[in-house]
Amino acid sequence: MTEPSDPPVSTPDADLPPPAERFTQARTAQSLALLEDYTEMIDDLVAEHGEARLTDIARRMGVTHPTAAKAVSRLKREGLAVSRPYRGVFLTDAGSAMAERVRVRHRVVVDLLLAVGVPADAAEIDAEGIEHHVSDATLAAFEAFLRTR
Amino acid sequence: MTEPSDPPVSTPDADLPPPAERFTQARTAQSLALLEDYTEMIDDLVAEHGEARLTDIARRMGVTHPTAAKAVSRLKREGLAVSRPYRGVFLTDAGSAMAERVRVRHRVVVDLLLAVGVPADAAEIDAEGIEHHVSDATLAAFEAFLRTR
DNA sequence: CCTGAAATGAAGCACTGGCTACACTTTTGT
DNA sequence: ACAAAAGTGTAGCCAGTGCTTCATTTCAGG
Repeated sequence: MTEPSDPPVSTPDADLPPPAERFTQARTAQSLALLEDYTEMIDDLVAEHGEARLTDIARRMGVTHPTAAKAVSRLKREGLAVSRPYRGVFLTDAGSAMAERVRVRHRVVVDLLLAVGVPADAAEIDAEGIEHHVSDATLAAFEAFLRTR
Repeated sequence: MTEPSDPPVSTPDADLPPPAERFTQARTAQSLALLEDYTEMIDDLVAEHGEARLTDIARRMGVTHPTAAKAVSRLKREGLAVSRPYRGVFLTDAGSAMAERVRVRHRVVVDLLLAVGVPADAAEIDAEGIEHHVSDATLAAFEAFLRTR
């Protein structure tokens, strides 16, 4: 190859504080997002049809049924759901609690977006991605803001 | 491979267009998040030190250097960055443009969070995860809100 | 100049979350 | 009642993103 035409003028700079924590935290939040989405989805389906069937879950999540099955396996492993072979999926108490929290948070996020003037369709779509990164402190602030206006 | 004998071009989700689309969209956004973070990080480092060195990138992102190297590979594959062996990493025009967009969006998101009363530390942390899911429409609404308050 | 430390590269492992393909069970319709 | 359709389970593949370990290159100090 050619010559390093651009000699490193890098300032040695030893003490770079790692803002890394933020990224790490965002990554961790992401790993929870899937579980949250599935619990909410299952909760919805049970409310609508009395049970959550794998194909329904898959269709609503926009994935194939084996993918949904894998996710359900993980939910069961984490103690959030139960199911028997060839039977529907149901949430445990822990799963229901998570679903409820997710539902509340989702609504607050959507309302907040609407309150600051985001169009309804964009609010719905964006909220789906945003909600998983909203901490308790931020959620509380959102609720306070919505109350005082 | 499969054969043309089964061309089910028939819209798979004929009558039930479930909310799947927003999940799909959220997943897509997520796949871009890492690229966006790295381009912004590299842009920062180049601005500060004249070049972005792999170890610096890794430290700031909170990952090990091989992980950062893989990410840089992907950036290069996507035409966002360039680098030569044992040399620093630099952004292409496309990469710089992405970094700039990301930077602006990040600041707007943080400002919006602060404006609705989110504590500064939570705003910084949550923005890191949220920003990747803020669409253009939502970003525009945020800017408008910040202007008119 | 020359050697050793630091930086980079390369290879291999693990886990997640997609997918297809195929096997099996349950449900359904005649 | 039984065959077809639908639903579910299982296996295996791929890509992404993290890790450790080890080889190689660069750079800096003696």
